[in-house]
Parts: sequence; structure tokens; C-alpha cells
Amino acid sequence: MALFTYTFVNKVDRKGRVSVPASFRNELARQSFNGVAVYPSIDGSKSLTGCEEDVLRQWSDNYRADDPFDTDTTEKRRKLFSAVQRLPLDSDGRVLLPSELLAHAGITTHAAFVGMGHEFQIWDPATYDADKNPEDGQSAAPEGDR
Amino acid sequence: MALFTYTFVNKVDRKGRVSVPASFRNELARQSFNGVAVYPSIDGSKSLTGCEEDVLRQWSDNYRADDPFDTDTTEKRRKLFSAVQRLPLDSDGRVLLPSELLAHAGITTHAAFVGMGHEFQIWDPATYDADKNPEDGQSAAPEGDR
DNA sequence: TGTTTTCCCATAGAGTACCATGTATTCCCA
DNA sequence: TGGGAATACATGGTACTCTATGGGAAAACA
Repeated sequence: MALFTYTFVNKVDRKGRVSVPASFRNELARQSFNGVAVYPSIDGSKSLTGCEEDVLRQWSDNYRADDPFDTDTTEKRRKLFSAVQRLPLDSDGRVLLPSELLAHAGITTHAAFVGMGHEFQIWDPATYDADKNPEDGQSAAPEGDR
Repeated sequence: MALFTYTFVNKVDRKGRVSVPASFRNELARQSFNGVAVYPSIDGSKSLTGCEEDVLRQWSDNYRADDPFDTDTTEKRRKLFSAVQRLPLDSDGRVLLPSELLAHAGITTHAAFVGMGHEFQIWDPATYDADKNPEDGQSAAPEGDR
């Protein structure tokens, strides 16, 4: 199982490309699919969640009903999987974030990759800071761009 | 499970490198990852906490939910893992402490490695002394640099 | 044919590995 | 028990590799 840690802020270029942090890539590399699964975060935050494709498969398994008439999880499955995009990594370790996802998270020029254990989130750095420190105006991300 | 004891003060060079005390390294060597996990101490002190990567994985496993709509642990995971850096040891047993972590602990030229059982903390020696002896001005660390 | 997407190359800078040195500790043998 | 050799450790410097990022060419699409 992958383990995503630390926070990295990377630049989004004019074409919408972002480098996935190298340490995240290393974690992702252990699975068969050379890329990331990304979807709007379920926790209600203005961010995206990224994870291994394998995690999705695991969830799908957990949801699977042995009886086709068992519709308990229909709603959840539709909500989750309908919004998941599987983004391939290019040869330089970047992904192309689709405009709807960028819009959902309010990402424009920079993207903060936030490690969260078995998954990670992608935020607009300013939104992330504001969310971390609800009141006071100024704050600093754990890492500037590098 | 590792057991970290005693206090060692080592020098931080211009690049931010510090030798991890040999006895700590021996404890860390039993796991697969050749390095340390470091994060700002959760106890509120102006210090860093270091532990084995395996401990992190254990935490990540404990937090993982079978259902992505279960967002109980989201906040905790973000707080913890977003700040954790996994620092590899170089061939001479040193780690490169990132500037944000150095800044958090107020570490400049020397770092005190304080054994705390299954984990350890890293302090600026002066800050550590002041924290130990809140009132009186002078005090000595168990070991100077050597 | 114009536009978008994918692939490839170039580059600057940060991060990593490697080598060298001095000192303190441990080991060994007389 | 004392002295010397050998080892382990902390620390400094240098060279190289990797990463992030920008730009452009080729390919797919409309």
C-alpha cells in the first residue's frame, strides 16, 4: 500500500501540466497502472483527491453486492466512480489536470500536493492555507515551490 | 520496535546535513526503509519528532477506511501526514533536514537528538535546555559535540 | 487546416553519492 | 597493564544525478 507524506507545491504550466512529486511517483510506481486516479474530494473541501488505481479496485470490491437486486450502494458508487478520472503520467512524471478538476479546486498557477497516508489531496495553495488557519490572515505552506 | 535512548548533540553543516547518532541508526536499520520519518512534534514543543517508517505505515493502516464516504479520519490524516518527511540516510548516516523543519525547531548550527523510547525528538540544544530548566539560566546538555 | 494533445529535448538548481580527514574509541598483543 | 594498531564515527568538500519546468516538434483530432 502506498504511503504519501509531506506537502509539495508545484507549478501548473500554461498547458495545465503539473509534476507529480517524485516521492509520490515512487509510491505510485508499484502498481500496474502508470498514473493516478483523481476525483473531487468527498470530504466537502475544495480540493481533489488522488490515489492508486488499486485503492479504487479495493473500494469497488467492498461495495460489490452478490445480489444484483441489492441496491444499497448504488448511490455511493455512482457518486464516486462517475467522477474519478484515471490520469496517465507523461514521460517526465507530469499529469494533465482536466479543466473541470482545476475549476473544482480553484487551481490556477500552483498546485499543493498534500500527503494523507494511503491517498493524497491536491489544493490551490492559497485555499489550503486558508483552510488550515481559518481565522488569521497570514500563514505559510510547509514548503514553497522549489 | 526500535528503542531510542540517550541524548546526542551533532553539528548541522551548511547544507543542513546532520549525522544521525550511530546508536539511533542501528535501531532504524532493522526496517526496510533506510531512513527516518520526521515531523513537527505534536506535543506543541518547538521540536521535531523522528520515528521508523514502519510506525507511519501502521498509523496509515489504522486510519484507512473501507468506505471513502467515511471521512472521520480525513482531518487527522491531513494534519499528520502532510507534515511528515521521510528522510533517507546518506552513505555516511546523515540526513538532510529541510529548511522548514529546521525553522520550526529553531535549529541552526547544532541539533540535539533526544531518545524517547520508540521515537526520538530533535531540538535546538539551547531551546532544549531552556525547556528543561524553565527558570535558571545555565544548564548543560548531557553531551557536548565531540 | 487550425487546434489540441502527446512526446521529446534542454536547462537550472536542488538533492544525493562519493571521497577525504581528523578524532575518539575499541581491540589486540606483548 | 600499557602501548600501538585498527576500527568506527562525525564532519567537510566535491562531483554527479535527479527533479521540476519550459519550450518545441510530431501526432491525433475536428
